Amino acid sequence: MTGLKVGEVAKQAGVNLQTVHYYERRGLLPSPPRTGSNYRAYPDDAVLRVRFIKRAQELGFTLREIKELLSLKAAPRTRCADVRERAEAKVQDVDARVRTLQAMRRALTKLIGECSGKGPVSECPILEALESEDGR
Amino acid sequence: MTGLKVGEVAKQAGVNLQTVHYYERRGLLPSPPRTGSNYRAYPDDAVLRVRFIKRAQELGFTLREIKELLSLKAAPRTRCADVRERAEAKVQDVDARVRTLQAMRRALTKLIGECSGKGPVSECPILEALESEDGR
DNA sequence: CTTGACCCTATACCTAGGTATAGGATGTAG
DNA sequence: CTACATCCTATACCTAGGTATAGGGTCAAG
Repeated sequence: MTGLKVGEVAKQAGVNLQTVHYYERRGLLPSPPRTGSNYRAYPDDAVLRVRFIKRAQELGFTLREIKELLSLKAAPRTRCADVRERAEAKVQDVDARVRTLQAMRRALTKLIGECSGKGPVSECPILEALESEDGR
Repeated sequence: MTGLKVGEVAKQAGVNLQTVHYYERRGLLPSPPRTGSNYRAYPDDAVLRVRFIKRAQELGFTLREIKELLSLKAAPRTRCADVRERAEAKVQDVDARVRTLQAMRRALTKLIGECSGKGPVSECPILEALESEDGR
């Protein structure tokens, strides 16, 4: 029985051991064959698969979305454009999150600009705005 | 026994009833006095307090941070500058999150640019990059 | 005096992505 | 043969911010 043990996969992919099991439970990593003593015997490319997952996460994909990407990858009928579509949707997604954060930033800096920093908190324009201002 | 009932506070503040209780458990809302039948009797400004929490959340503050803001608000020794400091820290925080998202965006658009959209998924440069590329 | 709308507490559940622990089996080095 | 490292499963726990449910008590209208 050759194949990597779970600890080896985890170490080589740079993740926690339980994370490997977790990905298996979530269906992102196929259940590998077992040795006679019920140890998981992973093929070498399991390490690549875990790294794929981690890199896709760095690009903002959720595990659910990564699972879909992996399905696309495995399906012979998938066109490259199908994958590109997911990436484009994720860009839109990221843009929306950036816009939300920038709206927060604008509101914060506006409040900061109204605050001289002098005086007691009872006259703080930031807190006053939070108390009374219209949220939108 | 005058005072608002929890449902009235929730409705006027535009939140779920359980959320009001949750804020009380989390220490963001002081426990109000009770009526003879053990109903919470909130002062009118409880509504303002819940709205304060919701607005601060819209600015990116966590409940933990909002609790601190409320403590600052209540402490007579607090200077307005103390509050401004929190707001400035939050701007830094938001900026860091934006930078993370923009790095994702750059990486995504780079991959999209490498993909012609033609051909089968087996030759997809996006998936290839996720499989083999160095995460940073 | 019953019905429905509220209130109470305690507990469980949800998303998202893990991490930790308990209790047991197996494999390996000395 | 004994340690010790690893493996197995199952379950609980974590952050963050809630939401839902169960099993009661209370209050006002008709």
